[in-house]
This record gives sequence, C-alpha cells and structure tokens, in this order.
Amino acid sequence: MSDKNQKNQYSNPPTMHDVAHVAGVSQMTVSRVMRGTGYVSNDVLKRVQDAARSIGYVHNRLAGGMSKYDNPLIGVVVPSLQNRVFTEVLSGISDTLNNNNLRPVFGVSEYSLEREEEIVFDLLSWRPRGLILAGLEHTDGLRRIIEQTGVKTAEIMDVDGSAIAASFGISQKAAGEQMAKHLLNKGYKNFAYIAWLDERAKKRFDAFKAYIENHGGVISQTRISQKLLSMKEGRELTADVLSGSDKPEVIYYANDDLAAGGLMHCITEGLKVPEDVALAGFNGLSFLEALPVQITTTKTPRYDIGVEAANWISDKNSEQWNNHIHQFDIELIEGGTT
Amino acid sequence: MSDKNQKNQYSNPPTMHDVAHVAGVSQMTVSRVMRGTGYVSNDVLKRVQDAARSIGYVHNRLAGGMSKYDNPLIGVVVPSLQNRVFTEVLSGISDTLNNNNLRPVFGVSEYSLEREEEIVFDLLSWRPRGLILAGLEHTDGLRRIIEQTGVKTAEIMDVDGSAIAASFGISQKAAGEQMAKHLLNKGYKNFAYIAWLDERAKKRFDAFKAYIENHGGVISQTRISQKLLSMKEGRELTADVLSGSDKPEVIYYANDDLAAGGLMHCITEGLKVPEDVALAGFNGLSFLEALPVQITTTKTPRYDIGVEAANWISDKNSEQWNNHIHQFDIELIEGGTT
DNA sequence: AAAATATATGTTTGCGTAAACATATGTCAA
DNA sequence: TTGACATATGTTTACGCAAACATATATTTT
Repeated sequence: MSDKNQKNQYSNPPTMHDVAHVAGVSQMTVSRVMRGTGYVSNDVLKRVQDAARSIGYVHNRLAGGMSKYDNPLIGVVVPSLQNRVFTEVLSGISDTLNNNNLRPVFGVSEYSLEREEEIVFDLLSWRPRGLILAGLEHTDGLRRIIEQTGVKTAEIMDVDGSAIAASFGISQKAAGEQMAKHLLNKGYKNFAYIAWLDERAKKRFDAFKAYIENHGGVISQTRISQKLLSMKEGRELTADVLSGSDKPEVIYYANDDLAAGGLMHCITEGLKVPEDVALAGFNGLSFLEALPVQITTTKTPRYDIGVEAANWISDKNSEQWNNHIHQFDIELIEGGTT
Repeated sequence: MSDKNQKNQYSNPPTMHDVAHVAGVSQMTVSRVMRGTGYVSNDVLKRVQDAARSIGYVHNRLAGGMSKYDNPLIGVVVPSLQNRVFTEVLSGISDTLNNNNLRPVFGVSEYSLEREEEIVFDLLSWRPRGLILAGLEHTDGLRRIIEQTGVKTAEIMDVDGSAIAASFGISQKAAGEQMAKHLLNKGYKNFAYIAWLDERAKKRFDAFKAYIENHGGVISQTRISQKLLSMKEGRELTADVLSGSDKPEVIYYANDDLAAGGLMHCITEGLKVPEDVALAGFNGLSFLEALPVQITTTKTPRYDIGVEAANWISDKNSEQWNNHIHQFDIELIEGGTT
C-alpha cells in the first residue's frame, strides 16, 4: 500500500471523501446529499447523513464555491452600528437574507467613503453574490470596482441621486420639504436646526431650508455636532440654542434622539412645549411613543427598506438595470410638540 | 494553437494568471503581491498593482482559502439587532476585527437556541477561524459541533456558567446581588420586578430575589413581558404595577429602556421619584444621562466586552483552554431615582 | 416487449490560489 | 575568492468540491 493513497483514511478536518468512505458511496453522492440536489435514494440519504454526523463533517463551501460563481454571501456595509436607523435596516436585511438562505458579511464604514471603498474591495474577495451599501455617495474607485466586477449592488436609505443599479429608500428632499411646509402652516417663522452632518441629513436640511426661506421663514440658528447623534447631545445643543437672545420658535432636529434630548431639556427646565418652543424630529423611532409628549416627526420605513433591498438582491431574476428606484412613502406624524 | 490553452487570454472574471500575463511575471509573484508576503522588488510590485487595477482584478479568497486552513472570517451570532446592548458589543467586535484584518459573518438567532445552532452550522461551512456567540446556554448539538470541528469559540455577555472555551462578560449574579444590596441599604422593603425573559436577565433576577428575600425584603409583583424590551413597554408595565393596591416602593427593571419608560410614566402622571416610587435599571446606556433624572443603574462595559472577545479570537497565540473566564467589572451608578 | 423516461449512482476533470520546493542573482564577511 | 546568506522570482502540485458526462437500474408508455 503506497503512502500516497493513505490520506483517504480520515484526514484531519474530514472531507466528503471521508464521509463517502464511511457511508460506502462516492464523494459525488455525498455532495448531492449535502446540497439536497439531484437524485438520492432514501437509504443512501440516511447513510450519508449518519456518516457525516458521526465523523463531524461540515460542508465546506470555500471549495465548491470556487468552481462555480454562485455563492450565498452578501456584502453589507453600513456607516455605523450605533445608530438605530441602521440597525433596524440591518434587521430587515438580516431577516430577509436568512429567509433566502443567504448570509451577510459585514463592514462598518464609520461614515467614511474611503473606508467604505476599502471594505467593499475586501468583501469582494469573497465573491459575494450581491452588495448592499448605504447612500448614493461613493468614491469613484468604488464605482469603478463595482462596474468592473459587475457585482449586483443595492443602495439603501436615499433615492435623491443616481444609483449604481438600484436604490431603496426615501426622498430626503421630500421629507425636508414636507416638514417645512407643516411647520410653516403652524405659523412658525423663526427656526433653528440641530444636526449631525451626514449626507442624508444634509439633503433633508437643504430642502427644508430652501422651502422655509422661500416662504417667509428664517433659520436663525444651526448647530452641527461633530459627535454622534445622541439624546445627550440633543439636550446640550438645545440648551445652547435657547440660551441666546434670538430664541427660535421651533427647533428641527436631524433625528429623534436629538429631538428627545431637546424635550428632556424642556421638561427639566420647565419650558412649555410647544408654547415656549416647538420641536420636530426625524425617523419616527418607536421609543418616541413612550415619552410624556409625542414628538412631531417623520416616520420612515427602515425595516421595510432593508427587507426590499435584501429581496431584490436575493432574487436571481431581478433585473440589474440602472437607476432602478424603489421610493418608500414617509409619513409626517404630528405629535404634541408642534 | 490549441483551443485548450486559450483561456489565459483574459478569462472573464480575471484571475491571477491574467494579471501575471499583463505584468509579465508569474502567477505566484502576483499572489505574493496580493498578500504582501515574501520578497517582491519595488519594480515588480508596482507593475503587478497597475496590472491588477487595469483589468479590475479582485483577490479571490475562496480559491486560496481552500487549500490551507486559515481564513479571515469570524462567525458572529447575536440574539437580536434591536437591542442596543448587542449592537454595542457588535461595534466593539466589528472595530476590533477590522483592526486585525478579520471579517465578521453575521447571524441573528432571535433568542432561539435552535436557530443559533442552525446558523452556526451554516457559518461553519465557511471555515471561519473563530466564532463569537452570546451567552453560555446552547443546544447539545451546537456544543458537539463546536467540539468536533475544534473551532475557536468565544462566548460573550455572561460568565456565570461553564464556557466551551472562553467567556467574556459580567457576572449577572453579582450584578443582581449588588443592586439588591444597594436598594435594601436605602431602606426599601417592597419590590417589584419588570423584565423580559432572557437568560441573563433571569440569572440576574434570581440572585436579586434571593438576596432580597434573605434580608427581609419582599418582591410583591413581577411582570414578564413577552414582547421586546422597549421604553413603551416599560411605561405600560409600570402603569400596571402601580395601579394595584399593594404599591411597591421600588421597581427593578431588567434594562434601562424599561426603566426609562417607567420614569416617563412617573413624569407624565406627576409621581415623585423616588419618593412615590423608586426606579432602578440595568446596563448604563448613555441616553440615561439625557433624562431629567439620572436613573440608578448598573453600568456594564459592553463595547469593551466586544473588543476583548474579538481580540482573543484574533490572537493566534491565545490558548484555547477550557473555561477561560474574562470577567469584567460592573459599576452601580446611583442616580436620582433611588 | 420494445422504447422512452425517470431514478440513482459513479468517474473525470477543472476551478484559482498558495504551499513547498526550486533556482537565480546580489551582498557581505571571513 | 569562497562561502554564507539575503533577496527575488519561477515551477509544480494539492486543496475539496461540483459540473459535466457517463452508466445502470427501475418504471412507465406505447
């Protein structure tokens, strides 16, 4: 017996050959069983499954994945895991990919487009079937790589711009305008804006501001935080905005956490909302319902955006045409703060 | 020229051979450049990089990953993405893995141990270098698979129990006892408990209850929600607990969201905290600092737990001995609610 | 009963990379 | 000037699986 042929006897991480040997069938039959494709008799099916279990065999997708070009990984890159908006989208993505037997491989870009490019390049080395990115703004390098590799790419959150292939999100511009209109109708003229500078908040604010200023309003103060958008930050910035002499009648926040922080400031200081100052947020996060006063906000379908994007990526038949826009509806929720 | 040998001329997803051909070197040299290992002259380095870029080559790890057994994927399974505790741990994990050039592949178990087993089995088919799971409770099947495959596994959040290999977390028992002691010292005797039934909250509560009852206190009411732990839920359950005749002096919540909801109920109803009712939470989430009253809570180092677990997984030299416990310190933060 | 088809298994081969093993050439100390 | 060693590149091969292509045996149809 030559030394060369000895390796079939239970090599160390067990292979299909080992399973095949134990079950008394060929490696190909084991492959059929593992993937559940092709014809396999019940008898053999069971023998192979038992054999696999007995020697602790786990299917190795790296190996087979190489020959074909169809692998169940989906690259997903989000700016942050600290922002509930993204974790909710991620939930939708994760749930949906699971239903389609796909697996997300993750990256967090920390709101940096360069970092995003690096991560995507790295993710592509796993030959993912698809890619889900946040926003429509990317480096030229990233766009080029996606084009060259032809990987199916969904862009989420935002539809105001030109997508690589398909975008799933809301119109930030429409959201900004809608809120501007609402607040103007309420009779407010003097506005403040508190935000953290991310691309989507910026688009929203630009539309908000344009509408306000075109209709007789004025934005007398803006605060752009460099830190993360948190309730604490909102509370502090609100205190700051209200400490000056030119007090705004209403404060528009880039998200609900900031707005809730503002509300906490008002409650603590005994300020009446909306009489002394009105507040409006963005996102419609569910925790708002628990606050003493429901904050006026724009409700966005974050989970659904994740679901739809993941479904589109999962669907082998979905067309990869350019700039395929899935725009989701938003809803202005009028609470007691305006 | 035979048809067979024609494929070196730019096959459709480009390979290292294509790059090599363009750069005028061997495939092996391209491999060295892509991985940054071995000797490569500056001249060749640049030529290869340019060639790769020009034809849009992306390193294919599926191929090489097959032959060896060292691949930069780490399987990560958490119960939920909707709970900030897990997203913060995930942040720590994600940041740290990035620093070590590793990539997380994700799964969400929805708090189901069976689901967890399925996901892990699936993740293992990618031959990850390591695995990070939440909690110490797993199915027997999962334990067996992990043992058979020998995959390096870190368990996070909890250290009260027997780990497969290494656990990173806090002592839930100690946390429960510590809070019990604090509240008893404050003079409270009549307690209520509001929770969602997850394994770790249960351990905490068991220790809390035992201590209370051994020291003259009584837990007069408990509410176990079937839904997710949210502020809204906390507000409603608090209203419920306080609606009866036997009003507790203090309510212990399984997490800060529930406790904050309770505080919102009190603010809305004009109840004085802690005179009418005292409140205590768990986790020490940062948003508490923004509330009108700082809630008494136990601060847990969630991000750090993620960092340490990911570092241990990343470190090729870390020992895989059994039940290697990394217990993190907790800190009781006394706010104005007790 | 022959032909057609469905079912069940096996054999050969190639996927793209990296380990292992050459082979060069240059550089420096003895 | 001869080794010894560092530097730089190439050649061969194995990795574990699944596609493509055989066979072979049942079952159904004509």
